[in-house]
Amino acid sequence: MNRRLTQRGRERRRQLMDYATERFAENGYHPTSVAEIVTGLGVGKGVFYWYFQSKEELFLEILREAQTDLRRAQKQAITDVDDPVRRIELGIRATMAWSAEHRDVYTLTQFAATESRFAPALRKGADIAIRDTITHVRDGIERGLLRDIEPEYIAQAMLGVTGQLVRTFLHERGAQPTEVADAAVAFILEGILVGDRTPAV
Amino acid sequence: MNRRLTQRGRERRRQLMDYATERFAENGYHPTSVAEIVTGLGVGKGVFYWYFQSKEELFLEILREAQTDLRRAQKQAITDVDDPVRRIELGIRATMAWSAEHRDVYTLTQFAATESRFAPALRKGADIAIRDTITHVRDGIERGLLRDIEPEYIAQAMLGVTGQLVRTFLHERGAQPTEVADAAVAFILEGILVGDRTPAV
DNA sequence: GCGGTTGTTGACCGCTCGGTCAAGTGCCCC
DNA sequence: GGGGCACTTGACCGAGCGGTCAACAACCGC
Repeated sequence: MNRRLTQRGRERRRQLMDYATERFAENGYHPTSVAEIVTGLGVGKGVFYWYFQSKEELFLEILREAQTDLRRAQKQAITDVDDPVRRIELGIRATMAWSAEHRDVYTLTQFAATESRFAPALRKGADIAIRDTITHVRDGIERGLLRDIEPEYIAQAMLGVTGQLVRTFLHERGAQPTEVADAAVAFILEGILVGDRTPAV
Repeated sequence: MNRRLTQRGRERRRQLMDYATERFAENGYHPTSVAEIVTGLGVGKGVFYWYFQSKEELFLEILREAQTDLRRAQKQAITDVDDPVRRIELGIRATMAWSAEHRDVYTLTQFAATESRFAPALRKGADIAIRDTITHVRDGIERGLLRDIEPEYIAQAMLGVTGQLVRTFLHERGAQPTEVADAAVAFILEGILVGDRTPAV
């Protein structure tokens, strides 16, 4: 669907994506009908199909946009930082901040992961994020900053912690992103066992 | 739906739940029709509605059963163990083992979390699991075994790690539960930073 | 102010969905 | 062996779905 859009057209398209995101997140993808979206916006059904080939395509478009945007935020957060541990930390903080701002979209990615029709679209983005993280972890291990554990385990575990804390504390309870990020970083870096560390070097 | 069931009836009900679980996990809850379930089993549609009031009730029943079963497994794993750290570890291992055996059901709980109609049903079970874990964590802190961090952060973070590793390594790649559990436990207890610990006491 | 493109309308279509039910079958207990 | 309950059948229903389209409105560049 590559239509030439005027300013007005681009605005309408945005409006459709934003409202659909909200409805999908609130009510679920399948239970939300195209009719519900267009009547909620007070427009005819044809408008929807002027901008999107299908309901499914709209959903994929929302996913795509979300992934690019998050990745952009993460990249921006770690430019000019050399220390891999610090890069990991900043990546987590950026993710937290972004997730706090895009609650609905985040919910949709969770749903997408559970439906085989949408999962592949997510995978590509997630794989990239994981690969990035693995690079930092590997770097950290080589520099003797991180324990020598299979980097992918670490990367996935960090993703899991971040995601869970986002869901529970940011979205369900509306906690402060910085606060939650502090907790995530502390947990990830230090674990839960007591005992002072004797830093290497 | 509390019907008096004969042996035959109980078997049929099981069959319906098992097959539905498989289809829901494979194809998604909404895209799987009741017609698909009954024809897949080679029975008439009335059979379905003899055992379940609705498609939704069947789904909730699957969820309910899963939660009770997982909780049973967890409880059984930690009986007669006093050390809270060890209890946490065994709980994680039990979850891993259970999740490896119930791949499909696990997928469904993930979906249920994304739909507001089903989320409440999950919450009850999840809250109990969290509360249990918090108890162990608090115990561990009091005994000076664990760092003094807000217990709920810790509990949720552990849940996140476990869930993510289950999804990626157990379900997507078919890794060994014990191996994945080892990684999870190591990560959770020690974090990722290098440096020997000076154990308390 | 005209021509063409972009944007919009909403009745309509075919289809599938979840769910019902009157009729029948098999099985168990007395 | 028969009465009654557990179980099964599948045609059928109304509703709502995603998607189409002919007709029309608004806007823009010339």
